[in-house]
Amino acid sequence: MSKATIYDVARVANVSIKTVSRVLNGEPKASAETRARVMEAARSLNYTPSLSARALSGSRSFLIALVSSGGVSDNGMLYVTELQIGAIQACRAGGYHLLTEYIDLGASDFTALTETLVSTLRVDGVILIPPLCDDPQLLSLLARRGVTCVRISPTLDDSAEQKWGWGIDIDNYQAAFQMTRHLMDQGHRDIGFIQGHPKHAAAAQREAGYRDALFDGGPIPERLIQPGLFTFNSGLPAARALLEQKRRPTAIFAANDSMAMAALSVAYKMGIPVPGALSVAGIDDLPAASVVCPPLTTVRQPVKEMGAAAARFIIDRTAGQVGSYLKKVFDHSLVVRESTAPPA
Amino acid sequence: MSKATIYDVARVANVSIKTVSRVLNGEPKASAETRARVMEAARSLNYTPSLSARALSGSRSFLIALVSSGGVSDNGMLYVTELQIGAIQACRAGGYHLLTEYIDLGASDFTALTETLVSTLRVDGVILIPPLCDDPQLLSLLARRGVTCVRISPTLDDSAEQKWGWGIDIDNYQAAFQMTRHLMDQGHRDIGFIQGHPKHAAAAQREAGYRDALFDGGPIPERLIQPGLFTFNSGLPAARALLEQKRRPTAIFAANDSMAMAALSVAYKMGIPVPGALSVAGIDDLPAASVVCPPLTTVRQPVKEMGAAAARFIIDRTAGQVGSYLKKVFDHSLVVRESTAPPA
DNA sequence: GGGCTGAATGACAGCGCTGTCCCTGGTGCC
DNA sequence: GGCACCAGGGACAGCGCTGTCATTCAGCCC
Repeated sequence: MSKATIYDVARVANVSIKTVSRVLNGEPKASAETRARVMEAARSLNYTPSLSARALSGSRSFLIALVSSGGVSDNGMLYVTELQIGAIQACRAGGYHLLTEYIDLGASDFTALTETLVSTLRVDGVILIPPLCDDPQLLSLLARRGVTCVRISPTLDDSAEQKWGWGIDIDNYQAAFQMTRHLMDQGHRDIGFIQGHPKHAAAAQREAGYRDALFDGGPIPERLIQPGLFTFNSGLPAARALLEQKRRPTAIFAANDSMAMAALSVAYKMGIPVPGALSVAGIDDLPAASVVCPPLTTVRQPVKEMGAAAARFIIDRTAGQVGSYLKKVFDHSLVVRESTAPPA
Repeated sequence: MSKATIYDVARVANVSIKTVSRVLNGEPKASAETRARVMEAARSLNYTPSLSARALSGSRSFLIALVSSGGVSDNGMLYVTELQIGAIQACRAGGYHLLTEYIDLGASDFTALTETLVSTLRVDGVILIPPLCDDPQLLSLLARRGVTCVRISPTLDDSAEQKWGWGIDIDNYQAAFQMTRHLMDQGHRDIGFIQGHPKHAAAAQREAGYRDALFDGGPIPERLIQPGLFTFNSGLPAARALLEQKRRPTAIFAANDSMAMAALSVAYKMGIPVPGALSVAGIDDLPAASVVCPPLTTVRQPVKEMGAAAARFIIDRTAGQVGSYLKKVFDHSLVVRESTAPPA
């Protein structure tokens, strides 16, 4: 009981270890009868194959690494935990396991990271989240070593000469478009926008959605658009710039929740009631979004599902089924809470 | 370059693979000169040992598992990410890696989890967070299999006949005591308290700290104490019960931040200005705590350090240095923000 | 009936390390 | 000089699996 090996199973089932291996790996050559006998033996012995041994002798390691680079306090990366849970569940279903690696962006030694991932761990794939998923240096190192990468919410596009790997995202343009329309449906026309980080593709896409919904290609009052960096702190001055205008907007749409919360905070300090005199909306549906006052209207991404899909990509690919898509786009959904209402 | 093995290093350094192994593992028998030669060879080849091979032949797996059981949305487990980062950093320093496993509390099959951890992964240790770290069934399964466990913020105490493993915590009593005193120093006397989950030791300790600070063993106006479960939702009715009293408290101290935020939310809805007419304080310093309006006064735990300590416990123990302590208590710190102020 | 095909299974050689045991040559000591 | 002793280093056998190739035995065709 303490440590059943494949030998034990083989003995009990009265077959060779190779046959046990075949049955357990679902390989074709095994009669139904043998299969049943082996399964039963494995079950009765409470047998679980050793990952190390499998990895050492086979070509798969059954390991997927999730590489993150920032603490909870950093730029809206609050969803890693959810992403992780989705990935773990997908891993479990496929007999895989999730490793979490962390890299400090400051003193980042991508070569060492890559070497660890490839040589030491021999992972079957890597899940990358922003901003790591857009670092050309890391990406090309991994690509050179033949590592399967899945990028969450990627910015860099694949080009003819360079494929960065699979991408997983939502339709940021549509999300922003719909949120803007939601505000317009409530009667808002003066809708301020706080931009996201200029280096992140999602930022540009969200801004485009906002612009198209509101101005439909027409002339743009630039006073309505303020720069931000996706962080709470960057949202503060942006919101202030918006709210201190003589004719201030009746709504603020921030490119993500962190900055929307900053807007809420500024409004609170300035004594502007939300949603009475100002509506505020964001994107992401952070855990905190439902807890602030008033609860924030936002766009939810199916983060858990995205994490699961990322892991599944890698598992399927390693198992030989090469997916054809280069990017998978998930559905988002508008979450209307109390921070938006028709203008007074 | 693609895959340097120990044989390559041995060839380049002109020694046997065993000597390479010795040098790389810091074993004693190796002259300084040989050591240098091997190191240089390893460096020049960009060599990293294979984890699987090491695990298969040796007694360590260099793997630590962090087992979690709830999503971000659940009971204040928002700090897993920080904990994880600390653990990962400690792992890296020791050549270890962090695996994250997830178990659904509903359909929990602890036997399968244990088998995976022990047989498949052969992890060197497990880090358990609430509520898993207090499940006697899981703990005894792991103990029976000889797994080193470190429990974060544990409730169950070790007894003579049963040792559950190491514990890591802060001094919850002191934290609550100090926070209560902070409120009293500001002039509050009518301080309401929202209790934590009755099954969690920290809840009782925090309440004791509050009671001793405020009443010093004297008679207790029970109307000031309302039940809660550490969740945002459970804090809502508790805060309401406190604030609807004819003579309502001038301050609310919740046993954690999630419930403190619920109090903030209720006060907001009832039109009670914070901190003007009501002070609110919590414990945990969740990421959201600094983002709500007004920013929450709370107690910070050194979560990252706690995670690092947990990993280090396991690494040291596996390396042979058995620590003597059964519980390590970390320092906390009062974080005074804007939600507390002297009563009007 | 002989040879052929193919499904079912086994033998065997590693994968890249670590643990154990053994060999070597220099040192100190009586 | 002889001997014990020890630091420094090598040989070798696995660890528990998977890949490759060989073997066996039915069934089948001409």
